[in-house]
Amino acid sequence: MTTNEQLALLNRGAAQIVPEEGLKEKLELAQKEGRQLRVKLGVDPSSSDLHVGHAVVLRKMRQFQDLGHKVVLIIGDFTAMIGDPTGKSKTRPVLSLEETRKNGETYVAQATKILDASPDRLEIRHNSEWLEPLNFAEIVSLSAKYTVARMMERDDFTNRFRDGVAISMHELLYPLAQAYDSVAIESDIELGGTDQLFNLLVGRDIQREYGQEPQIALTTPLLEGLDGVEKMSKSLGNYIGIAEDPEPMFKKAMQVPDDLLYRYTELGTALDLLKMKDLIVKDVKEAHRVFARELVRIYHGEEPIAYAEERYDYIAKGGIPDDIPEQIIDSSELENGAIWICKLATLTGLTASNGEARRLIQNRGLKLNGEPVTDIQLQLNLTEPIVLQKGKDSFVKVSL
RNA sequence: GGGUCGGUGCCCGAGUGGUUAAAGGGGACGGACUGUAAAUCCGUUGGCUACGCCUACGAUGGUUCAAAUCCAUCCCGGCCCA
Repeated sequence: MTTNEQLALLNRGAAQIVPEEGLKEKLELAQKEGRQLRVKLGVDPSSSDLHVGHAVVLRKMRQFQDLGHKVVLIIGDFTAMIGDPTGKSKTRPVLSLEETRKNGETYVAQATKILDASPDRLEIRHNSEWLEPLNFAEIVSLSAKYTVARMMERDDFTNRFRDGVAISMHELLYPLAQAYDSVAIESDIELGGTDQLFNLLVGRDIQREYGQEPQIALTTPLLEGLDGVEKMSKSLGNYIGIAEDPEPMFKKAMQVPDDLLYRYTELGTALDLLKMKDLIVKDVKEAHRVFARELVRIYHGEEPIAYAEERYDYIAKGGIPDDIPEQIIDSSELENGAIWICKLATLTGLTASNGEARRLIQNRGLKLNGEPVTDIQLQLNLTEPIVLQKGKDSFVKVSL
């Protein structure tokens, strides 16, 4: 593959490449010297489950691997204790080194569904390795290489400062720590979401300060979540996890807002985009199915697709799924051989309180064996297993 | 260290002695509609088998018949001064 072809590939789905020309130079240099480029991705192990949004950048990393380069995955176990201030309107809670370690392991396990895990192509490092041993003098010297004014160029800091929201000193250290990672592993290219551009660029400056050739920054777009508004994130609950089972994955894929279907296809799959564009215009529902099948294929393979789709259709028609979580109720919960419906709903975790269950019934949102419950006082004896349902897709099977 | 302003429910934000479980918005959860999409409309949104009781407006104490609202101390944050 010529460097121009490589460039075209890498450019697809990339948001920004800074500096534009630099990537080509790096690629040519690597080819000429016959060496691998070191492609860095910093991972924030503040949560562990990966979703389709993370997959965007990971897929891009995979492309570099397929071109023969080496991906250096940095588990930010140390930086997670600082907490990336990017896009935050307030200071983040601090995590312990232990928590971040554990999350990091899960991360790697999931990331290698996308990345090539062979040792020649993947290097995994933890940044506590070099950040923890730094002493105060070294931190001072690192901090001296960047100015407050430049740090404050960031929108999030500017906004917080202007709005009078607290900015702790350690947060200013975050970009520096991340930049120092680039120095430590001598990265040629660093990838990240578009929100990471600032951090990636600080890396360039700091590498230069340490006498290294600055890395190229390549950003990928942030994928919006299922709500179509916020970026995909676990804490907002608007995500499709890459480790999710085929059925929920298929279902969520079908729930991607129409407006975002093209974008999900572009960033999350390798499907033909022209065909997809066409299909969206002609038959959006079918387009959703094509996307959903492909997503399941990517993470689970061919085999479970048909079943996932079948189940989806069955439940869409109001069917009760057969793999719903089952709960055993202790007979000590019964009074005079029966239990109050609201109490039962709360006991199973379907509702948070009896009051919520009560309201749910008033709004006709609670079903018993597929039929709406109308009597708030309903008592059940549970001699037979029953299925409780909240709304359209929360089910629980209950028995004694 | 001094001065000053502020901390309200999931979030934002009204409220400055009783009529406040706390306006309004957002979000969330139900329902109607539909394609388990979007938009729209309706309902709900502290707990308790409940026209009542309990818990709640940074924390703790206090004033009062009565406090989110007043006072004291403390904690946290902003701004100004040093």
